[in-house]
Order: sequence, then C-alpha cells, then structure tokens
Amino acid sequence: MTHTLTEDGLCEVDLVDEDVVRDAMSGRAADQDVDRLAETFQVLASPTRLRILEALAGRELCVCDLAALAGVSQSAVSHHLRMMRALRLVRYRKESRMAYYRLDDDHIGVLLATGLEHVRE
Amino acid sequence: MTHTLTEDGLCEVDLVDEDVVRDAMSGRAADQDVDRLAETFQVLASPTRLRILEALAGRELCVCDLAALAGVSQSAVSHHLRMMRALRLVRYRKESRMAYYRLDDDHIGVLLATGLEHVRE
DNA sequence: GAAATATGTGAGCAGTTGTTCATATGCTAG
DNA sequence: CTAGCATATGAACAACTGCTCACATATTTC
Repeated sequence: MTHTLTEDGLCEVDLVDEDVVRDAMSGRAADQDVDRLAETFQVLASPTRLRILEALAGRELCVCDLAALAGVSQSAVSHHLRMMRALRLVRYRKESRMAYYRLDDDHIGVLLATGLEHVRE
Repeated sequence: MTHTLTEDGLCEVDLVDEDVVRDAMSGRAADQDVDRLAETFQVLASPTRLRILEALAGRELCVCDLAALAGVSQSAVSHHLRMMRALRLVRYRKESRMAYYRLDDDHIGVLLATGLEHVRE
C-alpha cells in the first residue's frame, strides 16, 4: 500500500501545532539541509570518530596523539579527520609538520553531550 | 607507524584541562556508552528517518501518515520505526489497529535542532 | 641532498545498511 | 466467520562504510 498526501481518505493527516522544538525546526526543512544533517550524523556514527571528538573536547591535539587516544592507526585517523573536516566537525591549524585539530564550534560539544545524556538515561 | 599511549617519546600527549563541554562529558566515557551513542547517531543518519522525526516534532502520527510524509513505503517506515524504537528515539501507543508514534524525549528535539543549526550556519 | 618524521590519500576487501517484496499478525466491520 | 485494513517482519540484493596497506607530500635535521 502506497499512501500519498493528496490521496483521499483513510488514515488522513491532521496537523496539530503545539510544540517547543517546532520553533527551532519550524515547517519542513529543505531537502539540502536534511541531506547534510544526515551526512553529519553519519560522521558522528562511529565509535572511533566519537573517541576522537571526545579527545578533542576542550583542547587541541595532533594527529598522532589522536591515533594513540582513539586506539587506531594514524592512517585511519587521518581518513576520519578528513571526513570530519568536510562536515565542519573539526578544524585544524598547521604548525610546521604538525597538524593540531580542535572541535569546529560549540554545536559539536552540544551534540555529543546531549547524545551521551540520552544514551545514559 | 603505530603509536600507543605508553610508547616513549615523540609526539607525546600532554593534557590541558580547560573547557565547558568537558564538564558534561568529563573524562573518558565508557565503551558501552560510546558504542550506544554511535548507534544512536547511526539511526539519525538517514534523510528518511530524519523526515520521520521532523514530522513527529510536536505531534503524534500513525504509521501510514508517516509513510506519506516521508515519501516511502509503509514497510520501509515500519522498519525505520522499529530501529528508532530500539534506541528510544520514538515511542508509540497502540489504539485498536493504529499505532501512534511520537518523539521519545526532549533530547531528540535538541539533537535535531542543534544539528540543523550546525548545517545551516 | 638524504634520511627521518608527520600527515594525507587511493585502492581494495569484509562487514553493514536501506530498500523492496512477500507474508504474517491483529483488529474491525459486515 | 470472512474480508479488509494497519502494522510488523524476514529474506535478499545493491550500495555504502571502516579498516589496512602502500605510497605520496611536506617539513625538518644532519
């Protein structure tokens, strides 16, 4: 069975506006934003990358330290960081041959903290 | 090159405590929590599921309405809902043969809103 | 310049995901 | 009881992910 919005009758949609979150994400988000949001959550959906981000909470770290802290190879970390850079989860500064990474903005910390609260409750 | 934490010397880790987020996620999270957090983000990492959650912001909806709003088959929605139930992103109430779904708690709305803010900035 | 170090990247393979199709369950109406 | 509708679920297949290996790039040191 394939319902569509314009189809008649059964199981019809009735709108009820009464929310708090509805303000922050009012109406229907643009496809482009939803796709990008999905990509962002996809990047967050890896224990290794979460360990990297956790390690970066509140400080800068170089790639090889991140490899040690996350417990994976330098190559793997570099791939992960590339991906996280692309979605602006982290940014970095280059100092001679070292690259120092940090969280890109406050949203990242909020996402991690909120997510952790949820899984712990 | 395979660095480990206990290995000597180059590129050593030095801890610097100075943060805000560090409070919310202080120290190193348990493996179990990180794994579950990754699973949670994984479930959020799908445009279809995000559309479902968006549709549920501030109201209850039945499965076939969700199918219509998300633009996929009833079967697909049902699979997605099962997954989202498992991670407590949504919960539902059964009324006769209908199942009415809603967001499970406030964290979900915060995650969506924060994520959207991030991708839009 | 040559060797060493820190990081970045392409290819490739094993494991996972999202959808559809078919079918099952459970409730309701006649 | 039988037909019909709302929802749930198992199987299966194409598409995607995460890791490692091999190698490239860039910077420092000697």
